[in-house]
Amino acid sequence: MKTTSGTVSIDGIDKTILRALMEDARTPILEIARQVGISGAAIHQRLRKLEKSGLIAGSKFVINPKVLGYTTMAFVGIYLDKAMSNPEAVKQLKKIPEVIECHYTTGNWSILIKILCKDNAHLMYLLNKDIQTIKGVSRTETFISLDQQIQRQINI
Amino acid sequence: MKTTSGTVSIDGIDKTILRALMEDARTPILEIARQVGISGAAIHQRLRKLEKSGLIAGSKFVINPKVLGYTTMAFVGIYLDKAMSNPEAVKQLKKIPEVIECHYTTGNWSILIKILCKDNAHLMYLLNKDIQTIKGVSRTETFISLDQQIQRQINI
DNA sequence: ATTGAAAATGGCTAGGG
DNA sequence: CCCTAGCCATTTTCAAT
Repeated sequence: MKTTSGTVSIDGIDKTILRALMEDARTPILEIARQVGISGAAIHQRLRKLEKSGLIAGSKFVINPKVLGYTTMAFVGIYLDKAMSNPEAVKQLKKIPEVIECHYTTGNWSILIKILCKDNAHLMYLLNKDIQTIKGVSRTETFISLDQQIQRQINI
Repeated sequence: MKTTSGTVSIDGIDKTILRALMEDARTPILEIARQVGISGAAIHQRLRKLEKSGLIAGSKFVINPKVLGYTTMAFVGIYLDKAMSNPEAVKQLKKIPEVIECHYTTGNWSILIKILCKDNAHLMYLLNKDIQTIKGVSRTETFISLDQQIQRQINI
């Protein structure tokens, strides 16, 4: 059965390929081939098609930050002065490596960021010295993630 | 220069290896080897060491949800009744595939989730039919991400 | 789209410094 | 911790269907 979503249509074989590689980017093509019962060359062609379609954005090694001592994750809602442009604030936030996500959001804040730091002292330092000193930032609200209980990608 | 953070110490070569693979999990070992000027076997040994240390949590293909028609991302803060246990709520949230992150947070809410949906109608459906119907969920606050401006991993 | 097989490239291990 | 060398596995291409 083919499913058309957005602009790309993928069938069951494509889904099997994607699921395997979303789990482990280094799954051998030949292993997937055996699993779905077609040749490695066919899997390879399908992968090229999926890459060209833009569905596959890339592949990444996932690093465990805790092993490097980064044990504290937090979300920070940022209020911006009307005078402060969002792009200018984002430009400053990009300079802070601990900021791993930044969203332009509806609701109370102008910006919602996710930050990864070593401990609460580190978090406090980032808030006081790096974030609240950005021109246009009037106030912040911090939510510490005590535990991340779900982490996954879109369901294929 | 060696840097000790947490429990693992990695040097400049390790960093180069990690940076390459965090960018593209399928970067050939031999290419990295050429880049840093040591043999492929040495890179291979270092990779084994890094994997054993737990620093490398895995590798993943990254899917572009927009290509599948998933264009709306939102954060939802969830208030739980005192009677409702967090683990029970998380168990229910895991059943909703659109929920791609779930955090147990300090602050106003008990839980903060990130959800990925096709459009606002889909978002509304999830909120009304799937999330607010979970036993113990008293109220939610939704923040739509109009634009994700930063997405990266920890800086090595 | 899929195949099988060839050709190219890369991964892995052993032995040694 | 690094190297070379050899072997094995995987990726990639291609003509043919």
